[in-house]
Amino acid sequence: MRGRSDVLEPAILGLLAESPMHGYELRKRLNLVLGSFRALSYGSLYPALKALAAKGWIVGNDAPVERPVATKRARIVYQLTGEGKEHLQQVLASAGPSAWEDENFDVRFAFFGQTDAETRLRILEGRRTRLTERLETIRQSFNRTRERMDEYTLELQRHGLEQVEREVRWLDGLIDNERGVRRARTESEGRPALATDDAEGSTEAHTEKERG
Amino acid sequence: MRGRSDVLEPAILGLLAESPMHGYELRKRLNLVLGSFRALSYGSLYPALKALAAKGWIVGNDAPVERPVATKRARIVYQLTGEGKEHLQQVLASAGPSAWEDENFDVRFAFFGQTDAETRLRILEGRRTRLTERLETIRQSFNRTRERMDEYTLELQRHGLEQVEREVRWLDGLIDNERGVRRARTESEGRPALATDDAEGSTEAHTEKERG
DNA sequence: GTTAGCATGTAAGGAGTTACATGATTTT
DNA sequence: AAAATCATGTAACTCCTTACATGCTAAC
Repeated sequence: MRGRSDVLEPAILGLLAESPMHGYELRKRLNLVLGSFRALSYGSLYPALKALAAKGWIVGNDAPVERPVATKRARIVYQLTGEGKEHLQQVLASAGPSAWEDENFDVRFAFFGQTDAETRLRILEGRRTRLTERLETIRQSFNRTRERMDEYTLELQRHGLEQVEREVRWLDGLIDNERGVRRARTESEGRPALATDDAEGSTEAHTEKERG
Repeated sequence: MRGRSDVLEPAILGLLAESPMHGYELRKRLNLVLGSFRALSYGSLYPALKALAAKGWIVGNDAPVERPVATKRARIVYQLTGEGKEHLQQVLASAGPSAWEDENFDVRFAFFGQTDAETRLRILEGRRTRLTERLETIRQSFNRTRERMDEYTLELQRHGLEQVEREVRWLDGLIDNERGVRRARTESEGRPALATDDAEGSTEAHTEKERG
């Protein structure tokens, strides 16, 4: 049991729920949704699509799909089936540990738009707990071994610690936001969501540099 | 060709170069040196140790090693052979792309104490180039697709971008430091290294010095 | 006397990659 | 006409994990 992460399956289903696509296009979108911008290989993608089709969650080419210019090559456009949609909703509604593990969290977060508010909050809180536990572990081993470590190992540790701390603060902002939205909804039917301020942390950070 | 990362082998050799150890102890240390604090399983470690022994780079139990209390169980203490040391030095002296890829960089950095200054600088610069390339890719796809993306996917992207930007700034600090040390050495026989400015970090201290 | 931690290992399998293979279409 | 990009796929392999298996020692 515990088939483990299988981060590809929900990622594909989630993207196809937004709109039908063929494999090549899917791949580019997947890189944005999967963790840390890794380039997924076709050797993983196409077999995964076949497996999903075999399970009856997606079908290829059933819908013609308007072709703006001359149809290039074969191009199998996939879309969700009824069962596929049902399965995806079930996956997106689950808020167990697997949802906030490293490998899965990014994908789950990317599809928060298709996830209900309660589940979103539980996943964010689960993730936060997970990271603070890790923080404790790191801090302990840090304090236990700092004397014996050389400067570079120490710096690596310090930097890792800082990254996790920052991640926790990011989650805090998101959690505040989710709670704010829920409260606003309950109280007075209000407000879209997210990134009203810029969730602290970044200040003048992102963008800028070049750009005119 | 291209056997790929094999991040475990250099990590084990690097740690054993610092001091002989048995597997169980090695595992705990490995978690600090390998990327992102993942817990390495014994199912990977022990076969890896056997493979290294088969290659003649390490040997088990040749040195008695003082036992403070009653010797628990078997406990095979491994240490580097002459060939192992030679091989490790060769690995640590290489500054090719594999040294600054995601999977390998942390390990290489952790053993910078056993790496010469020139190689350190080349690896840091290679890593920096790699990350700024990635930054470009992310920014482009970000700008191309931001209209069509929902708020959560957008936030995930923004957060990822920010993380990479921060990583680049961290590298800038390290590179400055390396250059500073080299200049100091050449000029006047000097100075330990690293973390002259902020260093400690932990709770929200750190950051924003705005260098030129 | 049983639970927790130390210590070492093996077998099976999962999730992905690389390298190979093919071919159409657009751009230079 | 060549090169780049679009588009799909397969086979072999790699690295690592999980689950299983063993047994010793310390503490409760």
